[in-house]
Amino acid sequence: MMKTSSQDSYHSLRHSAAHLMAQAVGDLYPGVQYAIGPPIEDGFYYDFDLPSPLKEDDLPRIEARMRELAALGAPIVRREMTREAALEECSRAGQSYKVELIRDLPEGEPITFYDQGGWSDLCRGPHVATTADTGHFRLLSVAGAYWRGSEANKMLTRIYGTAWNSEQELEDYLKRLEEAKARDHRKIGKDLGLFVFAAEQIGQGVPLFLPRGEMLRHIMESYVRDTQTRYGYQHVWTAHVVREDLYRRSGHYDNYADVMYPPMVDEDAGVTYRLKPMNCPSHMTLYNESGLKSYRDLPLRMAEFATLYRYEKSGELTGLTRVRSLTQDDCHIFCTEDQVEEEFGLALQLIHEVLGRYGFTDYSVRLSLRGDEPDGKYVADDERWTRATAALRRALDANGVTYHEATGEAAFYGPKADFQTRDVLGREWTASTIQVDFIQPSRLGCRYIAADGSEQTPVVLHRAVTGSTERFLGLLIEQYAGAFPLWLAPVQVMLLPIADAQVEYASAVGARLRQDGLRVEIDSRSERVGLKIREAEMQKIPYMVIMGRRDIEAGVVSVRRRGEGDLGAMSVEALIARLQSDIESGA
RNA sequence: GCCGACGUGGCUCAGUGGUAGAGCAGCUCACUCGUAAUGAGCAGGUCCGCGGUUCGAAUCCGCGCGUCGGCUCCA
Repeated sequence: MMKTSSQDSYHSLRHSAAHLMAQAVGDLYPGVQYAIGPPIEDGFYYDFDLPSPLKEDDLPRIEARMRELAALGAPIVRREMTREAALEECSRAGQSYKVELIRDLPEGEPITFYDQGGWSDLCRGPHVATTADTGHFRLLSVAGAYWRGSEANKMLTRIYGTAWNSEQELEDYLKRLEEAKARDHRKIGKDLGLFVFAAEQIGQGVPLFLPRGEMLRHIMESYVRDTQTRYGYQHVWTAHVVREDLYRRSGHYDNYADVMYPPMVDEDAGVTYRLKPMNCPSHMTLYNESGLKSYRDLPLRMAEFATLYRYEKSGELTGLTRVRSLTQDDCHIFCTEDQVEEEFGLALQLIHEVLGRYGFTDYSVRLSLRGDEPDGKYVADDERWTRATAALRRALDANGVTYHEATGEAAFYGPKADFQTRDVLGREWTASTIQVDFIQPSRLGCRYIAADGSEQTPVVLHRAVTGSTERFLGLLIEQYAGAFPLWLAPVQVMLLPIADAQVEYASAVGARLRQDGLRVEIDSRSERVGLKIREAEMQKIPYMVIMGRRDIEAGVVSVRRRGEGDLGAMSVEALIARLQSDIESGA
């Protein structure tokens, strides 16, 4: 969830709605401890430490109490206090989370409370004038949330709600949520027969792709592959199992072990293997084992469409956007330190080209930096981290990229520039990424001979264009609501003979279209054409080609475009020209 | 993994203690049809699994598995 900015016109409204909810919860659950309750995009939440568990069934009761409190119209009054008095007040009330918050407020910052009808809360504000001004709200869900977002802390009870200026706005929002569900790639994937999950037979988070889903993967991967080849990339292939010792040397074992599938032990040979969670060590091994490199070999761009296996925690899995088997369009660019900027620029250009082709414009760039998390999350090597971070910043600035920074989001081996986009439910995901790594190449002994004859360690840029085929496909399905442009559509044309007598003619037309590489199917069932059209429309097939007795006599076909309707009759050659023009333009 | 919700035929869902239902899909038959559902008939379910309460459980309780919404984590 994204926080709203304070300029947001709904900020006070939603913040006050959160307070109103907290007051209601306090009335209904004596002994509750309050944590935090901010406004968020489209709504608000509040975290509570409750003496007894709360269920979703309790929400109507809380909402009813909120309405009673709102009806009282108590004024919401700001009250400034000294640190000591504030601590005293919260301690006396047994509000230990508030005490902790006050202790952490910077010296000199005013400490304010907001009072409403005998209830009060530590808060920076601002708020609406009275509890009657909290708008039109609805409580939505109960969730667990760790105090201060840390797994090490106690899990609190979070209640999410939404609040708007009018009943109409509220209804529109709830309707938007419903519509988003209809675009959900998990639903569309099922309806269009793209992929299935068989958690109990295959495993959680491991999708299986049906012919139409596989065709989409194939088209996506071919497209990126061809583009990469044009950009001077070379493609390699490395296997799915790797000796565990390689991951000890690369740093994965110490910094990434909890995301790796458990080890596979070959007792006889005394060797332990792991499923590959990342390609970097394999690619660096390939770099090392394919002959001593000269500075003249750099930059060396080693790309692979590789399926990786990551044992993500069960609760983190969602559809195709977060899976345990993912196919990265990965590349490792081995280069010298002063090639970083230019290589970064080239990767950026490639990413822009590809995202543009997919009509993907709604993304932001996040500079993901190391945080001050305790040991285990990042390889400890301050000097190399500093150099990598400086190099990445320079590259971003030199290429004129607008970005925002986020600490604690780096990879364990280096900082990243992540291209963030959102799914239909507003969740943020990383698609493209460019990462700067000064650490792994050194740990795995990668080297090249420089112009002066000295031995040097290359820098490695890790980058992915679409990120992973699975996640990107999930995002694409939602972006297009399953109605893919012609070049991507797994079935481009559905041929619809009106009666059995036209099946043969349809087969001939199909053969002609396939000659030009078009993906065609024939619906030769003895059904009415209305039914066939309906089903092809629901399957989001871009073109339907209808053939009846009159078409055969005239030597033409009748063409219908998905979502547009009848385009009239034309020759097969004219149809092909039209299809090719659509494919060309990306329509 | 944690908090909450949910789990009924291929799909969408109804059924809250008394012998399992609907629509769609499937199968059979008839119709050979001109731009978003032709009609009739038939068949199909260990009600997620295991245990418990009860004369009796899809329904109540416990445990497990899975899905969904969050948290944490992430391509």
